Formats: sequence, structure tokens, C-alpha cells
Amino acid sequence: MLENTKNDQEMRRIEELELLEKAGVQPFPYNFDKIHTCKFIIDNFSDDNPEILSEVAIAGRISSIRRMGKASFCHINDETGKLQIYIKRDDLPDFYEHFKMLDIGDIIGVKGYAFRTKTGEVSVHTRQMQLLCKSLAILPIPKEEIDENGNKIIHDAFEDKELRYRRRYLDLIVNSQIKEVFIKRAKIISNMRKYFDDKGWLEVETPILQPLYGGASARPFITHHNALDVDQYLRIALELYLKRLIVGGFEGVYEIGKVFRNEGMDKKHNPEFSLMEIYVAYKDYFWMMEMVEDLYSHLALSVCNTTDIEFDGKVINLQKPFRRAKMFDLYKEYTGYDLKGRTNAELIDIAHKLKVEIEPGTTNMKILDEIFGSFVEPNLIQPTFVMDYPIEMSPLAKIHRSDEGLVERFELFINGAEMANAFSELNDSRDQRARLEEQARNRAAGDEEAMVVDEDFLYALEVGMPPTSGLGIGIDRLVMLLTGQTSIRDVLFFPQMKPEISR
RNA sequence: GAUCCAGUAGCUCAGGGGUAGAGCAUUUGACUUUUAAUCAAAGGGUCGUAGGUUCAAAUCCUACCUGGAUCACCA
Repeated sequence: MLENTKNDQEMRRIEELELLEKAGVQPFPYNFDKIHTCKFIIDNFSDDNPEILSEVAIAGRISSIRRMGKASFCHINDETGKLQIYIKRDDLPDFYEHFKMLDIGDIIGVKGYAFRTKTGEVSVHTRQMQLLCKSLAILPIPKEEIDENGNKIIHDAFEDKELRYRRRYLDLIVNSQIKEVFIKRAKIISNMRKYFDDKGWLEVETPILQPLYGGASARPFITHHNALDVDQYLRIALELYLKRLIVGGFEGVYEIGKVFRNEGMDKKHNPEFSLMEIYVAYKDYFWMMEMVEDLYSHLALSVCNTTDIEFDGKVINLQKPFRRAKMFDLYKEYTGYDLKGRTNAELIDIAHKLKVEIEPGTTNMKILDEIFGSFVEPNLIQPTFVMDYPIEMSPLAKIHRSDEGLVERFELFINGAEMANAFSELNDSRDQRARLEEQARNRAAGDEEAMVVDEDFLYALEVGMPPTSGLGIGIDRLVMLLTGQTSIRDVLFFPQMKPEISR
């Protein structure tokens, strides 16, 4: 398929293209004066006043053809939907011969007048037709039927997931309903941006290629800069550079962009994904919780027109305020054990009692994480702020003002999945240095995801960062929630795929 | 990374040791309001790749590739 092996249908299209050219048809013209959309014509056609659409100019891709000798019907699709075209030989004696050589997939421009057919479908009667692009590949367009209840039945839909992801352009043409997901995605992002802009916070761009990576626990992608002859990393988070900008005097900055983590892929993870991070000076994580619940309610209303979101057979209520619960209270609630301040031996014992498999030598953090994932997370269906994490889990968060051993951090869980992560940001450079050095020791001990020490970031903190609250939101997971998609691949135009072997 | 399932015509699928099938799509012919258009005829395949077993493999075996699901890892 990648090679130049054409099947009979493709060969025939090339022949037709050449025949059309010989007949003087330009198969790839430069422009077309497209005035109307398919949807506009359907929405605005009036049986009482058909003359208001007596001069229309539309264009789109042919999605079906019904030829009846000296007259034909076809449907074309543009960005807004599909519309039926009627073409009669007597109207266009010359072009009708060319029309016979057009195929499903070709893009045409049509000028004519709107009318309603005998069977009731608003259509355009062709006065003039122009080929705008000859398609040489065969589209897997399915047949569609409208049953007596007006429901659309699609026959033999193109649903091979591998091909749909690898050739998303085909998927978009043929399964056009998926466009709704991506349109919503764009709306979510633009509404989020507007929400922040309206508050006066500044959208910024920070480096994607970085000499050091940081801001999250993850393995990076490594690349090489030839001119400088140095290895560089693709960013795994936005945090450290955005904090530098708060140090620099901006009081509210945010960035929406791709980050890259060199890890496995599954329904919830893609190696590159979109992250939003925002930092607001003089605020703490309590303030941030209010901002987050307001943002989520606002986005649900503006994108879905409701705060009751149907997802995976459940109804998620994004009406603010969200539940707030301290992490160790949740442990108590869902396991019956108080896990705070436990020794390693005690935690291992409890893990065994809970039938959580723990390998010998597992750290407290791993055990806590494990129990949280098995016993707490699956219960956090409705939006829940999980507050106050152990300090070891959060090297960039500020120590809790009253609870020893904890930091002021919350994560927002919805439908058992982490949706957002926020702190009162650590701005004591001495503490930050100590925590990064602890990370470095973990790293030396074999933890490949531990953070590296970024001296320049530490210097920035020494210069001084005001009290600040920061937040990260995984855009893809938010889009999944608001569009009802259960796989991250269905909210990405081009999800990561293994390369096809070229033969 | 582990396990299971899948890969056959452009699409959706059947077939499961003995000549490769269907519907749609395509081609030819008929048809000037059809809409899963209809009617008649025709063409189209290295059965994911590579080995093996066998007189004979799409079919059985092994390995590999790609995808999906579940689990593990992972914010």
C-alpha cells in the first residue's frame, strides 16, 4: 500500500484523470468561489420562497453517486455536512460526459439553485459544475440509510482502528461524526484560554528543548543539538520555567503545550500529550481549589451546556463546589486503616492484610501509592480534591502549614482518574535544594524517574519567588471527560503508533 | 513487559487440510427526481511476514510484525 502497487480501481482513476485532461478538464484548478455551505442551504431553504437560494455556489467531496442514464444524483460533503446535488445531461451537455468519469472522493464545485426533490430532500440543481480535485485513492466510504424513524444506519462502517489512527484524514472524511470530538477539544482549550485571559493572566511560551528536564517524575526523550554538540531533553513538564517567570515579576502566567514522557502507551497515556500549567502569585492551594472547581464548572457549561456529564455509563456532576478530602482520611475511609506516620514494617503488614502485593524493600511511598491506587482511586468517581500528600511524593510543593510530614498539595480525581495537580509552591530555596538533593540520591540509587538538580532553578528561588500557587491540568483527559471518550487516542488527531514496516 | 484475541478483495466480514467466497465498492450495458437507487453482466486476492509439517496449508505448528483488550509499569 505504501509502495506503488495500484489495484484495478486505482489504475482506472489514473486513466480517468488522463482522459479528463485530454478532454480539456483541469483536474487540479487553483480556486473556486465557494459562497455557501451545505448546512446553510439546508437550514435556509424555504418551500415558500425557493428563490432566496436561486444562486448558490457550494463545493465539497463527493460521497455517493446515483446515476440514472441522462441524469444523476450525488451527495457532496463540506465541513458543515452533506448536501444532495442533481445534475441533468440536458442542462450541461458537455460536462455531463465528464461527470461520468467522476468518482466518490473527487472534490467538485457546483453552482445552481436549491430545490426540494420529490422525496423531500433539499438539493441543489446544477447549472454549472467544476472538478476541483481528482481523487486517485479509494475511500472506504460506507453506505448510509435513514430508517423509518429517521435514524441513520451506517452499513459496513470503516472501523479498523489501526487504519483510522494511521490515516486520520480518511477517518475524518468517512466517519465525519468524530469531528465533533475535535471541535469540542478546540472549544475546551479556547474557553480555558479565555477564562485565564479574562483574569489578566499572561499566556507564555517556554522552551521545549531543555538542557535539563524537571517538574515531574518521568523519563525524558533525549535529542542532540548538533551546533552546540550537546544532548538536550524534550520537556516533561512546564513547571520550572513558569516559576522562573514568577520570580521575574509576572504575577500570573500560564502555558498550554505539549510535553513528552518516555513511557508506555495505553488508553490513558500517549508519549506526547497536552498540559496546561498556571502559576498565580500570592495565592495558596486553597485559593487554587476554588479556581479549579470554577473553571471545570465553567468549561462544562460552555462546552456541554450542562454540568452533568455522562461518561462511561456514569453521570459526573461538575457543579461546584467539589468534595474536599485529606489523603489520609481517604485511606481511613476506604481501607479502615490509619496509615499516617507508619513505619515501613507496619505499612507492609497492612498491605498484606489488604492483599496488596508488595515486594520486599518497597519504599513507604510506593506502598502508599499502591494502596491508594487499589482502594481509594476507584471510589473517586465524582470530582474530589485529594489534599495533603506526604512530603516525599511531592518535591516541589511547600510543607504543610500545620500538618507535619505533609505538603500543601491537591490532586483532582474524577471517575477514578487524576485530572489536575496543584500545590502551594515551595519557595524556600534551602528546602527546595534539600529536596532535589534527596531526589538526586534516589536517582543514584536507581530511580530513573527521580528529578535532577537544576542549579539555575535553585538560583531563581534564591533570588526569591513570592508565595505562589501552581496548577497542572492534563488537557487530553479533560477532553476525554467532556467528550465521553474512553481512549486518549480518540481525542488526539494523530496518536503515537509504531511505525509500519516498509517492505 | 505479560496474557488473550485479531489480521482473507478498496470497506465490512464468512470460510478452518483438497480449484479463494458474499454484500457494498469498481467496470460494461439499460434507466432524465434517485437516495443502502434498481436491473443485467464482468473484473478484482502472494489469505499480515518468514519458516516448518504434509502428496496438498488461508486452514495445523513455530517465530516475528501490526492492532485491540486486560494486567503490570507510569502522573
